[in-house]
Amino acid sequence: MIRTNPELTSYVKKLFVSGLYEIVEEKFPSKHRIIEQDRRYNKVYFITEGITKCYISDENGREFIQEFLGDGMEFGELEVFSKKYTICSVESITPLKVLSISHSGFNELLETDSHFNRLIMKALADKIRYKAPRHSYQHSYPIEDNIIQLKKVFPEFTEVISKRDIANYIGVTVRSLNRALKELKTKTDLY
Amino acid sequence: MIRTNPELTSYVKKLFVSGLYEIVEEKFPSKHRIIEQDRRYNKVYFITEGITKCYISDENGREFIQEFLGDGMEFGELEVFSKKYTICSVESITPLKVLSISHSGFNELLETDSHFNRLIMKALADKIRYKAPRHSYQHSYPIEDNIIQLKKVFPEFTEVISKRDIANYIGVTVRSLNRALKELKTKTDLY
DNA sequence: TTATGGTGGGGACAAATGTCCTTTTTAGTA
DNA sequence: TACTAAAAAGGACATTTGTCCCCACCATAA
Repeated sequence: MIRTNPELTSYVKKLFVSGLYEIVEEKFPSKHRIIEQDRRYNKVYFITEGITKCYISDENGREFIQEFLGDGMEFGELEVFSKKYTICSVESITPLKVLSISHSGFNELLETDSHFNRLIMKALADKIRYKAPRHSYQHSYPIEDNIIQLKKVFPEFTEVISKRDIANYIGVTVRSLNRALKELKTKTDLY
Repeated sequence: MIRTNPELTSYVKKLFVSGLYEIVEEKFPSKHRIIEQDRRYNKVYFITEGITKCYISDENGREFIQEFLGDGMEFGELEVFSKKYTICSVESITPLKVLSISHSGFNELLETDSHFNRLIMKALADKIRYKAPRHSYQHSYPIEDNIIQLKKVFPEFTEVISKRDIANYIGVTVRSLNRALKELKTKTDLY
């Protein structure tokens, strides 16, 4: 549920401490919107500590959470390749530490550092791999099954992430989420 | 709705005719399953003619269509980066022509041809960009709105693609799709 | 202390969608 | 031509989910 990329985080940290590139460390408090949908930015971020939510919001104010990003996950990179507006907002859920690098610095690394190039390529591929089954599962199964799935991969999710965010992640209303949670509890209480 | 990538198709064709790489042209009839979910393959494919559907199927036989792939779209590439099983099946909807290349050949190109590298990177980024709003839209809006959206980008979709595939693409049953289509017609007939 | 706003929880009803089944249409083939 | 299988369309009913409320709890600011 909260995605991570240990290999990437350790490599980018190494690049950072080498001092050879213009990589900057930044900190944000929780609930801070680091990038906002439909804008342009000139930086790519790598999370080194904390959790963010990456979400799309529509004209009616509804949010749909794409992913929860944890250690080693990057954001802002898609806009390097297709020079368009951002499609997601990214907001910190906990206090956050990131390493950031400009588009030009990012491009330079991609061209000169083949290991870095490979790691980014793999990170992109993993984002695709991960999204596909998740959305298909959410479409095909009732809310309850989705919660069971979540509990499997991340048992303490209710403590870290608000109900609203969980609902927006599964793609249902908070009401429906509560209903499903209650159902689940009465079912498990039987045993 | 049917994704394409003209830049990539023209570049891969150029590589093919140059004869410098082990790129092979293959043809398939319609309804042929070119790759199957949960298997291993050793090739990357680029579509040069025709349309395929890329879908996930679950244990109950339900299909969820991820994308319709047209000219220039690649598949089988994700497994180069994370050496795991395929997550999708890909099946031709029309007669199909592809150019295929082995994983090792693909890797070699990525390392030696920086233009190719960039095109693949962008193709991956675009797949992510494209998926995000689509799934969020489908979750948040009723079927009818989804159909209206489809008509906008691809007015003749009902002629090319079967009802079942369209339903599996939107993530609803055929019954619901028909209901929505009928509603839409009676509404537009009023004017 | 008293407001106040955010979050969690849930009742009652409405709307959307799924399930199951039947009929019609179409395309292909013996 | 007639037969068959698959696709398209839709009726009737069940289930799921959403919408619109209200209430309780808790932190915090006035």
